[in-house]
Amino acid sequence: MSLKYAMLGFLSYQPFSGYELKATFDDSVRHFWPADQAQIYRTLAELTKDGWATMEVVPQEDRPNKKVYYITEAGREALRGWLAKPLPLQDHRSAELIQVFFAGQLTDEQALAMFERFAQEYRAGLASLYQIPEQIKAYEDMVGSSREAFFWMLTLEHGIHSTRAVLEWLESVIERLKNKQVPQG
Amino acid sequence: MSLKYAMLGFLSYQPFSGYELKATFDDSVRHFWPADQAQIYRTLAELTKDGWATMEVVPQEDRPNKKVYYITEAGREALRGWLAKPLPLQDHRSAELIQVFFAGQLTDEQALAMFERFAQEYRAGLASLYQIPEQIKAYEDMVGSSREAFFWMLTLEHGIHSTRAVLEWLESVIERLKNKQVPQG
DNA sequence: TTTTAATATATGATTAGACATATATAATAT
DNA sequence: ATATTATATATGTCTAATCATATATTAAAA
Repeated sequence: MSLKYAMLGFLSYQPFSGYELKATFDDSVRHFWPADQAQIYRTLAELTKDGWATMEVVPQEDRPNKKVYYITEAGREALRGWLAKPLPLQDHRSAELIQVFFAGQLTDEQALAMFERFAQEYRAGLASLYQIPEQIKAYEDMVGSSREAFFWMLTLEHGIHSTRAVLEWLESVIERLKNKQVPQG
Repeated sequence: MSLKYAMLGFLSYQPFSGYELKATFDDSVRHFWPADQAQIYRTLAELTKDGWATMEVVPQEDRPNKKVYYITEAGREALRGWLAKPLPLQDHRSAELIQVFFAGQLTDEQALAMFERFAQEYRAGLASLYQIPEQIKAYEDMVGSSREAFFWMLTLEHGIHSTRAVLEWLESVIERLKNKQVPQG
């Protein structure tokens, strides 16, 4: 239930409607925690039921009314507790690596195409990470905490470092394929 | 449904029972695709229903009988098709990075403890990756293909490279925390 | 003027995966 | 003798997440 705590995290900065939360996820943590719109609304209902948030309907003239959610003191405690607590060991799944694992069944040409596709995707991913600092600056002004912004930047650093590492690996694989250094039998 | 294709991949090497497949997953692709025992048995049933595998009961004297699954020609085609086909863009979730993103709410001491925990886990993960080449050698003898083994090794390289990159990042974060280089407000 | 886009919330259905548990056989260890 | 471990398969239940779709309002664009 990390989504619950991620949502509490944002609500600890300021109140949000579901629609605003979705947009906020999309331009901050999307690269390591994409959030589904339907799930956000359902989880807001859960947070309210848990007593971790309260809801207020805000009438708007120029737009449809919205439901704004406020974190409660119990919510803040739950968040702090979760942040300080060790996570159960997570495991990551990668369908790409399954394709790599069995790529011996492809021709060298097909394998090369596969790795070049991956490299292209990772380069695009890296490029999109480079856009994030601007968004962080905007949120920093909003939240007014350079400490918070520091840790946001760390998640970006993580993304850049690990993406670069994967890209270097991909490029070395591509090299080996091009140089016919891959066993045929 | 990557699990289905991963299972087809192993079945393309040789027939397996569900129990044997589970063991094989555990010492080959576990680090990027952990497989649940129950799911393996259910997916074997699906593969059979799809016409991608057939089943034969093998009586054993010294052990309980087993159901051995054989890939069909249709299964091989499905596997080759999937391997050559671009995957829909995958997204990775990381609860750890959610904790990092909101770690500004912790004290420096708590944050330091968190990052040192992560570093410990990644070091342990790296150590376990170093054990894999032996297993790969064993399977290489079984499958008798240095080409297959080459691609298995690539997934290991990937794990080592990206884990090292994350570890370097973690160590730089730990440094900054120890040197009081993290903004307080 | 009609359509499209943005804002806003909600529900129904499905799936992949996780977790618990049940059952059974045979070998081994205490 | 008894308990544990390894081998072997199976089912029930739950949850997180996905996908499709529905509804409604207002502004902007065609």
